Amino acid sequence: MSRPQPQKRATVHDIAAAAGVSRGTVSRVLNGGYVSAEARAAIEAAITEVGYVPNNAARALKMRRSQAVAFVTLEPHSLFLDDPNIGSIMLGANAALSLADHQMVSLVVESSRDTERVARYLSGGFVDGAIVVSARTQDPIIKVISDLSLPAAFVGHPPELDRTIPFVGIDNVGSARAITEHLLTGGRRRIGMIAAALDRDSGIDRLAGFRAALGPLFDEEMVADVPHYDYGSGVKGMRELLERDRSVDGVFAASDAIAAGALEALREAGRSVPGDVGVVGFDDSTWAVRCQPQLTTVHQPAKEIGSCAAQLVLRQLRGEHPDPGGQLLPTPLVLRDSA
Amino acid sequence: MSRPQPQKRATVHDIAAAAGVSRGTVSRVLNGGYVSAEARAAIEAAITEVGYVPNNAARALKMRRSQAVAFVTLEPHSLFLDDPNIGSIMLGANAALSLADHQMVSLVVESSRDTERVARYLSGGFVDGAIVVSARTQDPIIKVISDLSLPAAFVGHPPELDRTIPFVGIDNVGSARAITEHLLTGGRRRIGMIAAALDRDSGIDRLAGFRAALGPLFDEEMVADVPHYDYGSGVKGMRELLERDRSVDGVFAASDAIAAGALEALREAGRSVPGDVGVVGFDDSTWAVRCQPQLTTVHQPAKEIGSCAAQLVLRQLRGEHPDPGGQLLPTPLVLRDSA
DNA sequence: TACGGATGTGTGAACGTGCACACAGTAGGA
DNA sequence: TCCTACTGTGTGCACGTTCACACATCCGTA
Repeated sequence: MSRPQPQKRATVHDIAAAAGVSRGTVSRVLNGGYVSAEARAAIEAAITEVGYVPNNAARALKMRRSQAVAFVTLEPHSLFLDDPNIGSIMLGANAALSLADHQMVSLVVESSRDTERVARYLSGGFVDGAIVVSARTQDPIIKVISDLSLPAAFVGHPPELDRTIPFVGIDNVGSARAITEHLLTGGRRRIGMIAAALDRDSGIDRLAGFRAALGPLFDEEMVADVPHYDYGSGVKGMRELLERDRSVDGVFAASDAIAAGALEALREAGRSVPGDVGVVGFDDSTWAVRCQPQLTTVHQPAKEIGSCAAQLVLRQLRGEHPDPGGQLLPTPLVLRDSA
Repeated sequence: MSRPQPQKRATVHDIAAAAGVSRGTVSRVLNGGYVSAEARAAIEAAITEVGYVPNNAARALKMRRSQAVAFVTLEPHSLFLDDPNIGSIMLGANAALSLADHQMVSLVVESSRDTERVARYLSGGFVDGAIVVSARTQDPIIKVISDLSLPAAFVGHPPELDRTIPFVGIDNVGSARAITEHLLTGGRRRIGMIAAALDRDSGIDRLAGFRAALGPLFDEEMVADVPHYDYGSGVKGMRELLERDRSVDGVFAASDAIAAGALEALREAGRSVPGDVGVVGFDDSTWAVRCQPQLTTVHQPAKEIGSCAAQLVLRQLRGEHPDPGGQLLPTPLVLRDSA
């Protein structure tokens, strides 16, 4: 079976022939240079006439530049379907890249088959750089990027193995600490946490911040450990906390979805919020405002995270070396009704 | 300021030199052909030694094939942040393309600036085809794809202007009719609808199905028209229905999120579900199972939609001409507790 | 011996682009 | 008059790959 030939498209040669000039002159019209007014007019007419569109593949080959940056999502299953922020991060990155006239291409790595193919894609000259979003810190693709020394930026914690790649994220420890302190200043004394995803840095750090805020008041018993950042986990986690200590008067949920689940469990148990129990969440996602009462939570600047990561890549493409330390964006507390 | 040269990477020439053979032989090892065992061994050793990665841009230029397919999301703002299915559709498409060893690259069109850049990208040889997901049926990018005669497939309704491009979707009219009939067989007689997004085909069709199911029972007054498929719209829409007729005993919500909002409004009004009022949704998203009671709804086979769209593109890449009529995937009713 | 097929290898051209270079004409100043 | 600077144009090459073709060797058979 012979593959169908994609239809022949006009090239600079065709334009040159149509306008009665040479390829070089056409190139100068497209890319700037000395061209006479007549030649320019003839060429521009020819371009629209033959419907010319430049061939990116050829340009990328010659220029070693594709004007494209990959947005690589590792473990999309958990990220795309659970994480309320991933969409906003993408849009933020796209907006920033768009302003710099770069194309964002989003790649998804789900299987080992994907890993290999994406690695090939990244190394093949189709993209000039990469933004990597990963749920966990270790992934084979990260080594590939590191080996290729492809200009890159991480969203979230960078992998231990390559500290030379810059990253952008939020201060999970500090934010968790701040929101827990809000519960304390509200007079809560028996405070529990529904901690999720303790196999990820975000989960670990939020727990660490909680512990730091409570200091001597911290009680291991008052931490319910659930696997995911989702609603169901919140219901289960809150029931567990109530079972362990019915005098609980404050709860820090590791995400808004969890907080929403906690509200449901508290309603079941006949507790009022914020009267009997103060509840705070994390993310400032759409969950926060659709709950009854609306959630006091930590705002994640998702759009800014995306655009910041894009800037980190663009800066490297301009030849600058960003300090590898990474960048933590501010996470303002959003005070609503739940605590 | 001079642009930094991306570091020089090994090419087939380097491998040939290292292995003491010619470029042609290297190419044959990579792409198949008669090669002696010694030559093959030497070349494979050389490949790993110099860390060769093939240059996709050069390959795409020569082969006129990039082995990549674009996943274009028009109006990502509403889709990414509102639509619970878009992530699953993407993953479904990615899985199908992955099996055919094609790379899915997701592009996002948000501004007019994006439109132009993505059009260039699509026409530049970086992708062999495109899957287009659009909230609305009209968009400038569609004309571009049509003009380029790029192998493509639409998710949802195809634009009127080009019926030659195949599409995949669900039968919104039939599904809405079926779920409304479920309310009728449950004995409900005063049935309202919270209709959303009446500027899109999906919204229009769901309303049409509702009307068809009710027949003479249909009452214009019992349709609350809300702008979006979201929770807040559901709350508002349900309040409106209750105000118009307190005897309402059944509600078809145009999405699960809306249904969730409706449940909240009914709780406010002291109505029990499904006792006083039966509520059904649409999508079978995560909303459906996190509601109290869990929603009876229409299952959208999002993953299958994605993989089906991918197949439509892949088939064209193989030179087949899929019937342009389009494909509607089955949408089973999921019976839970809300009606 | 001569021939044809199967197996193995090297060479040249082409994909479409951008850039370095060569070249030509004009104008102005030493 | 010659040299330089500026504007404008054409040609050749390179980017890294694949493929068609030419050539070379070996074996079995007419």
